[in-house]
Amino acid sequence: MPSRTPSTPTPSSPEQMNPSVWTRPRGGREQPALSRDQIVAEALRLLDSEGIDALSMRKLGNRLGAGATSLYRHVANKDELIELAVDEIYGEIEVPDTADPARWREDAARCAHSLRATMLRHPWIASVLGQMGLSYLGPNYMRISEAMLSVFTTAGFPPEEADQAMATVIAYVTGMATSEAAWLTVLARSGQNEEEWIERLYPAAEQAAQAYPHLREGLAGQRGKNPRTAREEGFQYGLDRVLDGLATRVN
Amino acid sequence: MPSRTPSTPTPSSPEQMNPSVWTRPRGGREQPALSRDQIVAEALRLLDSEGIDALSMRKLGNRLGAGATSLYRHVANKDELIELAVDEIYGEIEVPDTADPARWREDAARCAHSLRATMLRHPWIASVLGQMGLSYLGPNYMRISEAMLSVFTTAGFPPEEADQAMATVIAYVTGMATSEAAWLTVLARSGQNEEEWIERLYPAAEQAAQAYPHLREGLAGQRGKNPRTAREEGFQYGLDRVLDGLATRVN
DNA sequence: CCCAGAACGCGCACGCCGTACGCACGTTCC
DNA sequence: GGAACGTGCGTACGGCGTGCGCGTTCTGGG
Repeated sequence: MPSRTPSTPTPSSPEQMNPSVWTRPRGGREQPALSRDQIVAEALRLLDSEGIDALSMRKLGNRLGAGATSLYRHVANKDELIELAVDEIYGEIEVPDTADPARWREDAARCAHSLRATMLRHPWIASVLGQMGLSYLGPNYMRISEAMLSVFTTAGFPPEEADQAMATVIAYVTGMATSEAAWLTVLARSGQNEEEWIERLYPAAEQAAQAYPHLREGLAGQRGKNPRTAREEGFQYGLDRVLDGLATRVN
Repeated sequence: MPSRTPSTPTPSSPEQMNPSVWTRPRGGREQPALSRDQIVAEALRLLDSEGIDALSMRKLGNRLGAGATSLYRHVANKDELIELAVDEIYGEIEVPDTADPARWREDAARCAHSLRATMLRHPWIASVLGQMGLSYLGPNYMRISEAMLSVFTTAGFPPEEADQAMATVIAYVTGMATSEAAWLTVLARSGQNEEEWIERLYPAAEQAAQAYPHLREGLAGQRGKNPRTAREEGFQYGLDRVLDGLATRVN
C-alpha cells in the first residue's frame, strides 16, 4: 500500500483545518486575486523566463496562488490564453503613427527591426506562429497592420498591392526571426552561449559538409565571427533586398 | 471473449503444437517488424493525416503493432523522431542539379515554389520550425543548401553574400508558408473549407476593422476572391520582389 | 436591510502524455 | 551447450488539460 494521504474525502477537510476559529488567518476572501489581465501577465513572465514548454495551467495557477482550474473562469482554454499573450506581445512593436511618403523605406525598416527585436525578446512566439498563425483580429495586431498598410499606401502602392507588400515584409521578418528564435531556444536549453555551441558543433558540421564545397566554404567563412552581429548583418542584408525589390514598384 | 489473436506467445506449451509449419500462427517473434525507417514512415503518415498534436508514441506504436516503448530501441526520443521526419520531408524539395548562371532567377524561384509546396503538403512542419529551427545537419537539408548556394554563387554572388541571399529567400518562403500552413491547420481542425470560414468570420473582422480605414479597404478588396489563388498570387508577388532585390546585386 | 442569484475558487477525477526500467525471449557466436 | 546480445513489452511515475460539482463570496434590486 503506497503511503498516500487518503483519497477518500474524510468529510471535514483534513490538514488545512485551523485548530480554532480564533487563529484562523482573516475571514473572508483575501483579494479578488485573479483577473484575465493578471493571468496573462503572469503567463508572459513564465513564458519569457522558461519558454513555452514550461507553461502549464497548474504551474501558472501556483504562481498566482490559485488552483489550475480556477484560471478557467477567466480564460476559455490554454490556446486562448496563449493567443491573448501573443497579442499582448504585439503591443511592444513600434510603428510610425503618421506615414510620410518620402520616408516609407525607413518606416518599413523600422517596423521590421522592431518586429524582429520583439520576437527575439520573446522567442517562444516562434513556436506559436506555426500553430495559430499570426492571431489576426487581436487589437494590437490590427493596430500594427493598419500602420504598415498606411506606410505602403501613402508610399504610392495601390491598396491591393500594399497588402501584398506588407505581407512580404512580415513574411521575411517572421521567417528570419523564427529561425533565430528557435536557435536561441535550443541554445538556452543547452545552457551554453552561442560561441561555445558553435565551436562544439564545428567538427560535426565540417564532416557533414564534406561532400559539399559551397557549404564548406560558407562554414569556413563564418568561423570566428561574432554570431550575434553576423545574424544582425544577415537580417539587414535580406531586409535591404526586400525593400529594394519593393522600391522597384514605386519609384 | 474478444476475438484477438493471442498476444502472449506461450511458445512451448505442449498441447498446442500445430501439425504443420503452414498452419502455425507464426510462432515466436513475428518479424524484426520495427526499424527506424519504418517508424519514421509511419510517423509521417500519422503527421500528414492528423497533424502534430495527434503524434504520440503510444498511437504510433499501436499503428505499428508494437508497444509505445518499443520505439525507443530505434529512436532516442520523440524530438529526434520528429527531426528525422522533418529531414525526410526535405527530401521532397526539388532543387536544380546543375547551376546555370543565366537561369539563376528561375532556379531560385523553382526552389522557392517547391519549398512552399512541400510545406503546404505537410503543414505540421510549421509547428516544428519554431521549436527546432530548420534541423540543420540533416542530409537532405544539406543537399538543398548546397544546391541553392551553388545557384547563387554561379549567378555571381560572392560566397558570403550567397549565404545571405539563400537565407533571405528561405526566410521569406518559410515565413509565408508558415502562416499559410497554420491557417490550413486551423481550418482543418474546424472541418470547414476556406470560403466557408472566411464568410463566417467576415462580420467579426469587419467590426474589428471598423476604426482602421486601410484594413477595411483591404478586407473589402479581398471579398469574394478565391482564397487559394489569392494566396498563390500573394506568394508570387513577394517572391518576385525578393528576387528583384537580389537581382540588383548581380546584374 | 435582506436575500436570491451570479461569480468565483477549488478539489477531484479522467484519460491522456513521454519515457525509465527491468524482464523474457529469439538469435548468434563461441 | 551456454553466454552474450538485440529486441519487444508490461509496468510505473510524474505530469498534463480540463469537465464537474461544491461551497463561498459578492452584488444589486426589493
